[in-house]
Amino acid sequence: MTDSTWQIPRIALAVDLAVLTVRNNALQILLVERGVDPWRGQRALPGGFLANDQEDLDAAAERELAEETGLDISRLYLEQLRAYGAPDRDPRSRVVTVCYVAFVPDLPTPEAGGDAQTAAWVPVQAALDHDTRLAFDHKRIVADAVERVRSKLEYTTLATSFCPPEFTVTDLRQVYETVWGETLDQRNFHRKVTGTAGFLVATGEQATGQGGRPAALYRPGPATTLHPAMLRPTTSANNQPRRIPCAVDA
Amino acid sequence: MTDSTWQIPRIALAVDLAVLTVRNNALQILLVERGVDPWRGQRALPGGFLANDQEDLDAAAERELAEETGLDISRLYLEQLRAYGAPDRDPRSRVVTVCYVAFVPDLPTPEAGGDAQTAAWVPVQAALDHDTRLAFDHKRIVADAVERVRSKLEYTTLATSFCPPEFTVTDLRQVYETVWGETLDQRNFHRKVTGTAGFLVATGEQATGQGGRPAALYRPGPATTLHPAMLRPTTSANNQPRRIPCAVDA
DNA sequence: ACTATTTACGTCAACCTGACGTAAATAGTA
DNA sequence: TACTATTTACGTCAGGTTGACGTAAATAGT
Repeated sequence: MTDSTWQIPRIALAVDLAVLTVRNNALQILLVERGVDPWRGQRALPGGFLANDQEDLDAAAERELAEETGLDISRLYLEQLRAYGAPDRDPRSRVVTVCYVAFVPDLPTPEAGGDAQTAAWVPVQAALDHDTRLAFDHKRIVADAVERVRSKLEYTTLATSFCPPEFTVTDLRQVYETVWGETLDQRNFHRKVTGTAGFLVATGEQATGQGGRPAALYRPGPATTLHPAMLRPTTSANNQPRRIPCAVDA
Repeated sequence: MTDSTWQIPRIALAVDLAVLTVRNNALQILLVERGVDPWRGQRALPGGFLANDQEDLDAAAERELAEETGLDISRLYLEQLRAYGAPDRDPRSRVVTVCYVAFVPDLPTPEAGGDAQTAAWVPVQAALDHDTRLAFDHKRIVADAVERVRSKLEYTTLATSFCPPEFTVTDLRQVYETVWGETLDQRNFHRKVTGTAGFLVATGEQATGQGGRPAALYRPGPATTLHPAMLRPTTSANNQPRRIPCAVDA
């Protein structure tokens, strides 16, 4: 296969971000409006090419996050989602993108980025709507990111990443309900999260109530994984009867 | 940040494979011996650069798998693991690699690849041993792949990917025991897998016994996910008390 | 036949979950 | 002050799942 004239192909590498938050009772994702072709004027995930050929991927993700969103880097969770490399995903030239997912609390309107385009929170339901168009293959990436966060809430404590530093059990439950799009029984949820060692640490303080019994305030505990997991109620999305002999995930 | 002279950096993109199987009562991974510098003579994951600047990532993974291992492409599971892009992971130049994990049954010795180096199955325990040296950051990739397969067995039916087309409950249990490195109670395992709808489909045939009651033969069923999951017994690896404020997974 | 071995199925207590009842503690209002 | 609506915290109970372990069924070897 390698004849003497073959050279290693060099391609453009981008880093894109799926920044998720819970705002106004909805799971929202940060999208920017593209100022240049292709897809000028269309919404896209924040991101960009490596700054130079020595930049680390994780560092590039953090840089883009700071540049394009101006979000506080300290109060967030960031992990790699996966790489997307279909040959025709960018009409200009071959671009492979390494995507990251970030979970951020509902901060006081980060909105406009320090870079170029205007950033805006968009409910994922709207972003994934059949009529909505996103640049490149970003719609599929959004779908993957949403599925990632939904399953992460099942077996990790990362729901606290969407909460303020101190929060009530009801705050946490609303994060779960919003991300999953399901209503949960308050009593069973309370029993589960307060009964899981290391999930929550009571501050001793109480939330200033809006009427009703005051709620205890908690901070995130040391646990990162849930045992046993907290499973979504109607797991209709799972148990898919599809079978993939040779998978190369679709 | 983007001055007028800035150009999109173009980097070399590799695709590496973590091909896992269960052989001789051990989880083994396919490694090749490098014939060229850097790391000449050291063991490494099979893989290589994109064939051209238009090759799809998944297609490249399948091509490398066929080229370097000669494995039957049909009876396997292949999914992307993640991208690795530390700036110094290749001393020659910047190389970002997109890694894939493959689960293959214990085939009759695929061994030598059609390409260059000699391929060999290596128990992951040996590959991850402190004294073992692997090329590049491949040791870390192997560790990630092993953790991926271990957790995949918990909530999917992919253990059947390691089995021959028809297998017994004991075959399947030995896959779990080997991958997890734990012994499981035969009776509880039998109850669990036969009681999970869609996991196994009885062929009606019986295994030709080596003494002892003959075992029923099964084929993989239509289910892909397990509900509820089959959790590892000693979940010591989980519940790690480590806490990552800003994670960018380590 | 008899034994060792392996598979298949059963029992039981402990635990977890889902469904739902209820008391405790507040804000608002008469 | 008393009453009500609201919200949080805690309890009950049946059903399902798991872990530990007992036992019968079906084979190969002696």
